[in-house]
Amino acid sequence: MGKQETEMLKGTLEGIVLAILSGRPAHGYEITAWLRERGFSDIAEGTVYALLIRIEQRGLVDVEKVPSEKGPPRKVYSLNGRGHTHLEEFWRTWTFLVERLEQLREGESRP
Amino acid sequence: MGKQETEMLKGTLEGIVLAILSGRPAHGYEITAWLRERGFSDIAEGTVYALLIRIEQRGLVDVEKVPSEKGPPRKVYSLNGRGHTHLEEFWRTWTFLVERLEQLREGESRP
DNA sequence: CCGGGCTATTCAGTTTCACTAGGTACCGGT
DNA sequence: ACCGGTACCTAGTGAAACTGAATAGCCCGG
Repeated sequence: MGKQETEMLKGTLEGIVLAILSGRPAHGYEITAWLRERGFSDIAEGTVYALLIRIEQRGLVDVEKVPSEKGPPRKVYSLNGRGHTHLEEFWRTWTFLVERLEQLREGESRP
Repeated sequence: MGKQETEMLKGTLEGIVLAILSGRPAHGYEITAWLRERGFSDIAEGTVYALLIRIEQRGLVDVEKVPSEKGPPRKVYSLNGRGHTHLEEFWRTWTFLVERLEQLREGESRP
């Protein structure tokens, strides 16, 4: 992945994962696979797990350990109330950024 | 500023500054003021100067020292060829991100 | 005439986040 | 018995932005 994209993901990846979890609960491996399918082709697995631990510690998600039929037990994450609030805040910030950038892209360079 | 915005700016702020400079040359203080006017209300001055030094070292901008009528001499930055290429690359990466996020925002909660 | 206020730049130290590059563990099929 | 797929975790690295200063030139008011 380009270094540029890597840097641009900072702060955004968290929002992306929260958005995924707002749709339905999911476990780490599943989220990683989902991201890969949608074009975030080489986000490292370690990155996703680290992020999940972070948002768990901040109390944005609830966790349930579910035995898996293949492999070790899954940690299934689901967005809780605080998480939803945080996600809304994320979208507001994101929208703000997109609007500013859109303005810049179009008309700028006023004297 | 929200911590969220701070993190989201990583990688983006550089593109923003390059986009500003693609319109016209500018010096650090001017860029900071411009950002503040446009709603990036409390980006630290130090951040902008550090960024300018970074893109100068990467050879994305040319620098000219211009005596100021008030205060110390200004370092006026202008985008060069490499800078323009880098900016185009930035817009491509940005567009990719925006499209992915837009999909996420709409198509929530697919089974 | 000198101190405060504006212009303008620089720097040291900290934090956050994603990446690299592994390792652990459990299961089924060959 | 081993390999490949599922599933999770960790230690160390690097990039970028922040905090909170310091430095420095110029002009104006008291």
